[in-house]
Amino acid sequence: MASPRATLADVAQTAGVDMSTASRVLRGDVSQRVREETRARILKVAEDLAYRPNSLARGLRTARTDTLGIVVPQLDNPVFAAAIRGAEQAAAELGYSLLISHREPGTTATTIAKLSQTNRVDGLLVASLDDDEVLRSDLAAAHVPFVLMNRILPGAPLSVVLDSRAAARRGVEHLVGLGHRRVAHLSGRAQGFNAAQRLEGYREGLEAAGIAFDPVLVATAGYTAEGGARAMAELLPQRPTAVLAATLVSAAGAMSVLHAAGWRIPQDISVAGLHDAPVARLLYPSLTTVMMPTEEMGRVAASLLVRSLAGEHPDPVPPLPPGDLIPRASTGPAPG
Amino acid sequence: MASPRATLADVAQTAGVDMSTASRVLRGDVSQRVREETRARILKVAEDLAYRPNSLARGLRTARTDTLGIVVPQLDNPVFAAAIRGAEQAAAELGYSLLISHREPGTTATTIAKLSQTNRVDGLLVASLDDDEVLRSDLAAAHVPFVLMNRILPGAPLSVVLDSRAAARRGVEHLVGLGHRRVAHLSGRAQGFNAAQRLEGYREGLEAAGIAFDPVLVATAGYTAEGGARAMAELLPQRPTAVLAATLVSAAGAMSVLHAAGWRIPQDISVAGLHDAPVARLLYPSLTTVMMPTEEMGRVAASLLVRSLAGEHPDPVPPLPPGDLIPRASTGPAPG
DNA sequence: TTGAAAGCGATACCAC
DNA sequence: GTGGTATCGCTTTCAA
Repeated sequence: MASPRATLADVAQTAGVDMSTASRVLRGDVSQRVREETRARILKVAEDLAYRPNSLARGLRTARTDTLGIVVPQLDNPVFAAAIRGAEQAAAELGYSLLISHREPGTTATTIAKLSQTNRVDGLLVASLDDDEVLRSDLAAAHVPFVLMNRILPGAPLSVVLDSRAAARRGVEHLVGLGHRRVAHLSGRAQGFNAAQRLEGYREGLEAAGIAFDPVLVATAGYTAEGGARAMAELLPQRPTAVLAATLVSAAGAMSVLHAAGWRIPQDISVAGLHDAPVARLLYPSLTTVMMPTEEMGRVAASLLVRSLAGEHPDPVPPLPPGDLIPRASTGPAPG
Repeated sequence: MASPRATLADVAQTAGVDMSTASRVLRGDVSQRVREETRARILKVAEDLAYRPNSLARGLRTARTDTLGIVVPQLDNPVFAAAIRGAEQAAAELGYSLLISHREPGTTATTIAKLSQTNRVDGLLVASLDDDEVLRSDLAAAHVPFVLMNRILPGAPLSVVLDSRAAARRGVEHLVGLGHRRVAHLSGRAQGFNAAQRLEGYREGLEAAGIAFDPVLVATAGYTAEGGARAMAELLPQRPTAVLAATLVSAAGAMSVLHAAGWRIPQDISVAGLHDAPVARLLYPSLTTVMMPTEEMGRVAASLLVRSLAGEHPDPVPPLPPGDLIPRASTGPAPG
């Protein structure tokens, strides 16, 4: 079945050299000189035998795997999918592979443990929606360096976050610029780091426009369509003319309620969401969004991790600023 | 930094036994008897030292990793995300871990090669949108057993597919049952296996209802919103009263064109799509879909792979039958 | 019931 | 420049 894979010993023997020489050549070791002719012969033989180093043996010997693990709570979430793409790209450029691990809620500790305690990865990129305490204890068991993505954790030195505050503010500015004064906000998880940031950005945006913050225009939607719908329904009596949702999904939930209630978008109410993803254009009407550098987040996190694996102690990176606001059909001038 | 991980030798020494004995106990080897007291002592020490076997060393010795690789073209695609969940679950139950790998178009061969040729995985689950020839040559380089998901490849014995034909037929039956006679179809890739199946199911559904198949009511949409929009625009002059899209995304694209053209859904035209995913409920109006057992596909593929790793030669599995049709707001009685 | 020892396939240090 | 060889941590005969 599986053709007997050629080993380094095979290559060495066929080329008539010692294993150590073959190893030097194939590894591209430049610190030691090898005669050109010998090198060529070894490379040729390796090629002929389709030699591939056994990464287990190499890892056992070198105590490194040149592999980073990335742990995300969900795969079919554009934010994490983008972060993975970015991380993969940066890792590849830095000579690392990326091992993706998808961690069902509850499998929490297990995944981190499996990856880090069994010598499969040199370090971890971690995205998590868990509470601080849970996450902290999970990470305590990680015996490799790690970088958090999309959140902070007091005490954890390395993390890469998006500037949600600035993004929310940008969204509000857009709405205010269209003449809206009664701007509602569908916020994220009550406790979440990003939710708090977005709420703050929302307030800032209002205040910069001289509009007083009014708590009755804020409702907690979480990160589901149902939550968005519930929160929007709750806010209808307040007669907002615009609403900024913390996510695309809660925006979609909100829009379904608005449709059902007979509110026209954007004639009666404008809707904007944070983060951009293909689904924004699938919604009806297509959703105005603020782009977030999620892929960049993955890239930065990966390079931070690689640097710390190299023994550096990188400075904390500031929150990544949001991208452009993409105006689509869901926002328009304030009515009246 | 990383606390010096305890090795088997440490455990053995601390427990005052030989490595081989410790190995037998910790591996749960039942073929050899170990005195109860000794076993307890070893387990206690291992616990105290937080011993974790080094999977590299073990894999090097046993020539197995108890890990399956899964290769998908995209992560933020509900179909593949679900397949991954299913595969992960089945793998776990069978004592295997799952390594997810996301393969950008172009990185094709590389990913399969990396995973399979470097002894990281015992076998591969492969989903691919590549052409037969490309995929075939990529797989030829895989030195491990593999199972294809969501497509067939002539010559590749093990693959798990969904019964797209039956699903399309079910969708058409729903529309016909609502009185529609001019039912259009937005098909997938011109060449694809699934696209052909769905087209066939569409024809079958029509013919079973005594409606003649009319090629002018079929347009190729591919798997993007733009494709769906283009195809729908093309079909508008044919005045269909219902349309079955091959995917959720093409359905969404179609709906945007219908909205723009002023066609009311479902009053003027009904829209249904194949596959079910949360996004179906985010669309406006919410989309009627036929559920597909994508998670089950992952489960079946994983267990098939494990069986073939065990030396079995599992029979080919028939296409997995579709789930229920979920009626939502996008379909209704035929107009007139 | 337990111990001793030979590798798995690579790397890296030290000779020559 | 090239070759020898100990070693990474574990599993697995074979003895005792």
